[in-house]
Amino acid sequence: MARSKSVASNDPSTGELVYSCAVDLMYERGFHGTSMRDVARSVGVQMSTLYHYFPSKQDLLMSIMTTAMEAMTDRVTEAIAEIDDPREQLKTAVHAHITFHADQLKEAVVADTELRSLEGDDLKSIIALRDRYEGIFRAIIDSGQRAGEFRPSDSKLTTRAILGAITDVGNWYRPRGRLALDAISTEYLDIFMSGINATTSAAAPVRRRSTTRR
Amino acid sequence: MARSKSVASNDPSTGELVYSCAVDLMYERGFHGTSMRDVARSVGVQMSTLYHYFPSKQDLLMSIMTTAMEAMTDRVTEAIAEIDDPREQLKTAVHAHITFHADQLKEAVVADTELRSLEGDDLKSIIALRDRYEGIFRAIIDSGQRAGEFRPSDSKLTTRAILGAITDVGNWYRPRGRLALDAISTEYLDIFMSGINATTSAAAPVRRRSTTRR
DNA sequence: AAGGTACTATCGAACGGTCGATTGACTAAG
DNA sequence: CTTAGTCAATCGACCGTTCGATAGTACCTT
Repeated sequence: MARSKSVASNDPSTGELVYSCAVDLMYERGFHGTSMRDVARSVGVQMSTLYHYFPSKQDLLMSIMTTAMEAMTDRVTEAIAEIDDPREQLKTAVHAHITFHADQLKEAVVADTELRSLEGDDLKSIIALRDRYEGIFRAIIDSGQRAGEFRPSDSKLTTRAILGAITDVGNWYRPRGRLALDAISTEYLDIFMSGINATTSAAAPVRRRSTTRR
Repeated sequence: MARSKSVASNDPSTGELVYSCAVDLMYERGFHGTSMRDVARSVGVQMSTLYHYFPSKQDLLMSIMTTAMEAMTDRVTEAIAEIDDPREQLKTAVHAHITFHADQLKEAVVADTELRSLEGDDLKSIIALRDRYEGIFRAIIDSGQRAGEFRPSDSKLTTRAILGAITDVGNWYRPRGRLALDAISTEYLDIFMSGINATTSAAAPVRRRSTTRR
């Protein structure tokens, strides 16, 4: 009999299973609605095994939120790294945010919604990660306004409006849904860039739609 | 001594106190993070008194969410009742939604975030209220597109983008904050209507900012 | 090669505490 | 004499966490 430890296979370790089962449950029922017994049952181990990998339930949540926030930050940072034009940066960042919320849906939603379940230094730590993340978007808006590509506005408020809308995608997006991911981010970006107003006449402001439609 | 039942005063009844204390606590810690003992302690009564007014914790949450959803629906419905132009309707509806989230912040946030704490028929009932509410906004978008005032788009997605952004206001708005309520809804509406793009030349598309400052 | 030692991963049982909910009795008003 | 409102005490279930035991494995010493 071969060793049960995976040689070339991708069998997740028990620790990874604990993590992913916790993500599943907390996505569905929230942190306080999920008990350690639920997680243990879901993984198929005894409760005490969980504490071999995570010192406490709080720490399990911290691990999930930190991982998700850092992965999200990395994804967006790398996506815009080689881009100079603020309009293209915003387009790319919005797309990266939405696709992250699509293919890491549960982690992302837990990270977005469980801030209030944290206390003390853990809370401060995640707030710092969130502020850093929002800062990426705000910097894009600011540089776009300085360059004259975006109209002047309260950049903090504008950032929140955009982030509020695209984060909400995690509340309704389902993998097998009606809309393709690209269609979603394109539509959102059209709204942010040009609004929903019909052009008053032939004098169209920058309309991106015709070039992105299939 | 006059009757202790308020004659001309506004003393809230115990039942109303239970309701509002529960709203406060669930806003801060969420439904599963709030115990009936917490609520009782906050009101200043024994736990059994709560059950004189609400048959169960679930029912207490249902009462809060139903009341909030219906109040929000009424507020928006009445606000746009006398308006025909879709652009003005959307402007008014967005303003009503945001002001509701400002002055009924806690109820609104509980109603927005505790769907997953409901089960069975209660869940279905609140989902129906939510769908009806979204339907109001979607109808505005649809009629605006038919009238040619809004550009064609996936109206369901457009509705979600707008509602996602303005509902998020409940996540950061604080009564004594930096921004006045009108400034917030005006800025949001500018983004939805015209986007953040700078106008390519002097030919400004519909900018509402300067004219809406009555 | 044999035996010893330490470490990792898991189990089953238990701890004290809190949970949502109920009971029965007491009080004051109508 | 009934009814609405409140209390103190209690129910069984579940909570997060800990403990001690038991395998299996890896490495070290002889």
